[in-house]
Amino acid sequence: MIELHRIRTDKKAIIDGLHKRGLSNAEGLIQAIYNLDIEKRAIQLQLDNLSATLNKLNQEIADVLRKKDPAATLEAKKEESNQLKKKIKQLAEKFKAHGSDLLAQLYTLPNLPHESVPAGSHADDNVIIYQTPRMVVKGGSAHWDLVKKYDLVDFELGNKITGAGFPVYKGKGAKLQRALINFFLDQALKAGYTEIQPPILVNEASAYATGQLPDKEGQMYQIASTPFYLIPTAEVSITNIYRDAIIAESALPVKHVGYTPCFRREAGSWGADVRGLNRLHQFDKVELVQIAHPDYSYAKLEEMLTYVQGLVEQLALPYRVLKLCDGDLGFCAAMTYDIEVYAIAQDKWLEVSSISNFETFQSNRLSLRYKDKTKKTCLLHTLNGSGLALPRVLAALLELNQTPEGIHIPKVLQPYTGFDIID
RNA sequence: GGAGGGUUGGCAGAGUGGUUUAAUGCAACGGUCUUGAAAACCGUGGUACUGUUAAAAGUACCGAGGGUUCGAAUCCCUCACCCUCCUCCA
Repeated sequence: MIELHRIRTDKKAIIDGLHKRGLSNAEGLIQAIYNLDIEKRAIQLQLDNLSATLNKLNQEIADVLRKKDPAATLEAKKEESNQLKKKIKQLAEKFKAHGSDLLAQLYTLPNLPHESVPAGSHADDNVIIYQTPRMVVKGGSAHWDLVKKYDLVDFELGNKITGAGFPVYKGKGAKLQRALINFFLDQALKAGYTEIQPPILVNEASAYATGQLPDKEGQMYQIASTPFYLIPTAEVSITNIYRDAIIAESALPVKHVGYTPCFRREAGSWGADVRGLNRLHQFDKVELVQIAHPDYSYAKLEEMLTYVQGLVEQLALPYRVLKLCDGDLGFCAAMTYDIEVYAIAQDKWLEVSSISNFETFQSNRLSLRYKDKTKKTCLLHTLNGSGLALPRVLAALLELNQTPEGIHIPKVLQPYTGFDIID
């Protein structure tokens, strides 16, 4: 959520930032919030003054009673208090309405892009900042054929048990995926991340705090019996550990890694992109979360990017790094790098990681702060990145490493799989 | 699922209708003393909002939301969470 004081003090910069993201009506939206804020403060001033008067009046009543004065003035004061209370109640309702209105409007605004984010309105405008030098030549069977041939993933079974997009991993397919999870977790531990196993259902407050609500309500699965949501990413649960928290500066940066299943309705997705493991309703992901001091959060973003590149390189997958343009940024992000691996048989780039700095966008909703040297409480920066999303890595690995004899397992995974070939 | 007890500042813990602007203790921070430290003593106290050049000052917050009352941490209702016992269970 954009900080209100920035709208008060630097309206133009906010409007410009939103324009970059393609919000053509930014000016109207911001002006409405600006006006609402002024009105709200005027109401608060009145309200506070009336409350102060009421408090004094009640004290006077107490004094009258204590002195056991003839209570001639008592009823009059009570009546006055009642009148005042009526006024306060009306005003308080107006104040509350303004507050929730203001919040609702602020909630709908996406984050502002960092100044270094490339201009653009479509995914085509994203900038490729790195690509594996020696490009493999496309060819071979697509992974959806390979998993059938070697009985690694069964989509039909998933259809039967749940529905489309909920595959069943079997035998060496299941073992390979588990090997990847453990490999990713171990690598993260080595890089100084602390492992978390969070709940995969979250309440409404959590979903608001990290920005899934109200923006992506339709993309999450809801529980019918309870107002809970299945997490679309571990980021939601892990970041919410720090909701309503003040962290000591000495404890920064906070670095967490967590493995969870992720659930996405993917409403509106269709076509060839959803084939096989490319896009699922349930998938596994190892997620990295960092909470960093504002002064060096961008250094942490680069650190995370380098770290995730290291993972893909150890798996010997061809990949590229994109810096997302203004128009393709996620709702909460100020800057995002995507890492895409090349699926050789499909001849497609598959996004396996998205690494973002949210700056204060989430911490403002979370109320996640630290105390600076002058003891002032300030918002922290939150970051996250996938490290990595499992099914697409699996798909790319299978397609890349297929041979007539079988599918070879990358060296770094063999200690985890216990086998070096799927045949 | 059933019954009972609870939720107060960083922590512990008093407080059952009006000097509670929440006692007291611990921890913390600042100071005095000291060569330095400890101890002792003195002082400061959270969060958010409004307000101001800066202050001052004001308002709200005792799990959340509502209600009763001139006045609620305190009484009533709803909900969440925690503890104990019973039941069930990986």
